[in-house]
Amino acid sequence: MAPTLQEALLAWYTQHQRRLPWREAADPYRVLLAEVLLQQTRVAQAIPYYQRFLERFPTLEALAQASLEEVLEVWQGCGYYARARHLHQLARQVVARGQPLPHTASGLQALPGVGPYTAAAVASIAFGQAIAAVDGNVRRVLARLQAWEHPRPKQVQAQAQALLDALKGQVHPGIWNQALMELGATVCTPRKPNCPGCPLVTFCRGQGQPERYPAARPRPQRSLEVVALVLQGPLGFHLEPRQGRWLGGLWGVPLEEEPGGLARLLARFGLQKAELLGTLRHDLTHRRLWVRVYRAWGEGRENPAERPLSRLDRKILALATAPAAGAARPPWPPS
DNA sequence: AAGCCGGGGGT
DNA sequence: ACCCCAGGCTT
Repeated sequence: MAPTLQEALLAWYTQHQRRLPWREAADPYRVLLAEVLLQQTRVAQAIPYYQRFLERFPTLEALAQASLEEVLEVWQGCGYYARARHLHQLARQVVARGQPLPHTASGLQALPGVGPYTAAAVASIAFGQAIAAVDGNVRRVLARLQAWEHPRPKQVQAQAQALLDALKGQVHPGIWNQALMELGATVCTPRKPNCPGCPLVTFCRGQGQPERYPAARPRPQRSLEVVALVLQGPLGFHLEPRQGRWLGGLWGVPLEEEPGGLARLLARFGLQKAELLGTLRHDLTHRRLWVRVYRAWGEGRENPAERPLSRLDRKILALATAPAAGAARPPWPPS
């Protein structure tokens, strides 16, 4: 008898699943950490952060006792720092309550930083709840299976849940969810998917032109000019904690938008002039930053190695630390 | 529903 | 240069 779609995928997953650190243990805290780290982040990038994070904060209790700055110290460079802030809040909430992590998706989703995907992933993988976890991979796999150019979120969620329900408890829901995601990550990739190597090829209505499903969404990218001031003294640099959503909680050098950015920075610190160290480009989500980096001598007592900094600030400080590093005249202007 | 949030790697 | 990644929060 021909295998069902579910049988075909599970057989494939048994053979081809990657060995990933968070698949070694069933500790709910570790599953949660992995899922948060994997939000908008590739597996390969998340792995070293996962290891370092667990070394430093082995349990939810250890995380709750840490300061936010300690948490960001480990998270720096990984991006989307709200994830770290929320995970820290989550740990403090749950520990303060004196309860273990909620065992259901709805309970989990009430926690900070846990949305529909993460809640379903943790509930299914760590607690065995039969709920479909729909991420970008699953969305793409199902869009191709059904030849949906514009899959609607409810449509995808319902389809994913139907596939899981058809298993009728014969398979651990977490295994099924991971199998679907694994297929999307390694075979049913966004571009140049490996259709001949796909266990679901006989079930797929989109294999003829897989890259048509789902249709890509146009993404505008805005260009922004800013000025950074590296204020350097004999004892160190002037760094300040950033507020708000943008790199919030991390430290950085004073930054101002053009036009008039340099004048505002000079006025703020009572300076007459500053030396142009160079320019650099930095890309954020949907934004391209063109940064003019100036240096002036004055008060500064911070050691950048002891503060959590974003990549942007590390690049800026590198211009002051490594003179003539070749980045003195990078591409400009914003075109 | 749309806008916002980092950084990186594959193509 | 472009795409998008085991998304979630705010408006």
